[in-house]
Amino acid sequence: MNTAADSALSGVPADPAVVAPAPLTPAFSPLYQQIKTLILQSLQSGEWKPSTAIPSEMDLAARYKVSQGTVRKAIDELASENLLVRRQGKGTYVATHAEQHVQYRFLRLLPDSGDLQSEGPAQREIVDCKRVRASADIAKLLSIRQGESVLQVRRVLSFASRPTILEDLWLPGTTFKGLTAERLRAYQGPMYALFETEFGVPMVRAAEKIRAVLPDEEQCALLKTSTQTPLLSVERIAYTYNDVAMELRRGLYLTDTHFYQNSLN
Amino acid sequence: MNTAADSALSGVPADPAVVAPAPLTPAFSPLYQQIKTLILQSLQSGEWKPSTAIPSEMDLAARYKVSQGTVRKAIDELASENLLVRRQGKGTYVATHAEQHVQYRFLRLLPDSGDLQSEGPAQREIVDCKRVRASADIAKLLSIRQGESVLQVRRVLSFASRPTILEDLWLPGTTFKGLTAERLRAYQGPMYALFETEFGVPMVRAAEKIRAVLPDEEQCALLKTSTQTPLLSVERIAYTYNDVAMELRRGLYLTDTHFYQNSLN
DNA sequence: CAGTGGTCTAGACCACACT
DNA sequence: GTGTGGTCTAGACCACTGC
Repeated sequence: MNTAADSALSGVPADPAVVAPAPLTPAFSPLYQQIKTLILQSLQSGEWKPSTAIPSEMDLAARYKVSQGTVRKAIDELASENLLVRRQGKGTYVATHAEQHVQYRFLRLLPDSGDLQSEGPAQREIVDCKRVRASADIAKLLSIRQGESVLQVRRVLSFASRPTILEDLWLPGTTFKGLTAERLRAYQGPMYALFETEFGVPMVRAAEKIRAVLPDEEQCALLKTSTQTPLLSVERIAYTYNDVAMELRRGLYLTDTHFYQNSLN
Repeated sequence: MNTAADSALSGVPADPAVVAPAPLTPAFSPLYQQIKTLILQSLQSGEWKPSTAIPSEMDLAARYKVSQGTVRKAIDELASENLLVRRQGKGTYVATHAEQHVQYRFLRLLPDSGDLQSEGPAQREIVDCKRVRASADIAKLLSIRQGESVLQVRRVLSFASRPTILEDLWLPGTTFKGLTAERLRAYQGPMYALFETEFGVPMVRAAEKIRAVLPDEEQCALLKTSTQTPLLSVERIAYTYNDVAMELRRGLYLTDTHFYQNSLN
């Protein structure tokens, strides 16, 4: 699978396209990386869906004609990236946002008490949901073309009846065709679980940019706060498999009774 | 190393200390975990110091009487926790805050340009450095007793001559005996590198709580900003080996030209 | 060239879950 | 019991570094 070959000794000149961009990285890729890519393709193609089990390590080893240890290392990496979940004695499962004990996998906001349970489940209110054309900045962040159709959602999350988060979301219109405010309201559970089960788009990774801001009048009204209360501005881009951006989310977090938690290592 | 034993069938009652705290987790610990603990002890004891190489995998395997694979798995975990750094062909090194390409390992603030180099190195100004008695809240966060001596440091970081970060630090007085403003000013390089080389305290992990706040008059003066400019409030607790808290840091970040970056997965 | 970490294999056995 | 992932071993070979 990794023949270097291509000696320039043969009479016929080698293909320029191959010779020209002298491989600074000699394109060596270990077997388990190649297996990892194959597994990723099966995930992406939908052969194995979220919350279902993938074949056993032995089966995969037979399928790919490698040893169990090599499959194991590939799965280890995918598990450490939270794409797969290993369960001893049962099997290896495709990660999911549904049926997950932690309700909001990408939400780092915690109550001051530190106890997530104490405040109970969040109340969610869909304020708005409409189709618009992507502005230049939003198109750029979603890696689509300006003017393409995007779904724009605005919602408010409340904890213990206290409005705490105001979020605006932008989703590629074609992928999320048929998503309406009604469906969002009807669905119980995390929004990312809905994306996954209804639209086949599992969010796998996200990147956030955080700033401190003061809200405008409209934002104040929705969060029932004042223009003098500083808020966390959290811009998130969420990605599916292969680092394809699938959601842009701009949130405002009230941090008088909650805080954003992060761990560094 | 993991005999379960202790049947209650024998005539003599078993040692109460062993029986009493009925092991809910049967205290099974894989070999590589035990090796990991041994390696950690050598790191903690200073047998292997930051930026030096630890013995080769083969040597460690011989020392602990296990196979190379088992040592490898232990090292793999320590490397993934950033306690060790593997360098192919050279050896495995103890992680360090000095000689590191990224200057500030725990600082997540980036310029809007995204290019760290563009703004050049930060200018650092030590505003204050004095010994005080730990207040109740600071003592609690540092896991020491109220009233114990702590070193309190205040400094300002500027990027491109623009004050951007105001930080207050608290350090356990006994561990950091002899640390003065002069030494802080004299030292070139990250503060955590100084802690590591001069006081033998390598910071290994940190946890942050982030909020949005408005600064008071004094803070405004130091950051040359207004009381109407919202700031990120970042409370960080930094830990050495074995999750021992060694520093409390409260920072105020200006986010008009910079943002706090976080990635979720 | 020798020494180090990195990959790959094959086989044995253990811990866990389900039936 | 059977099947799954988890651990451990031993040995071979590859890729990288520096002498």
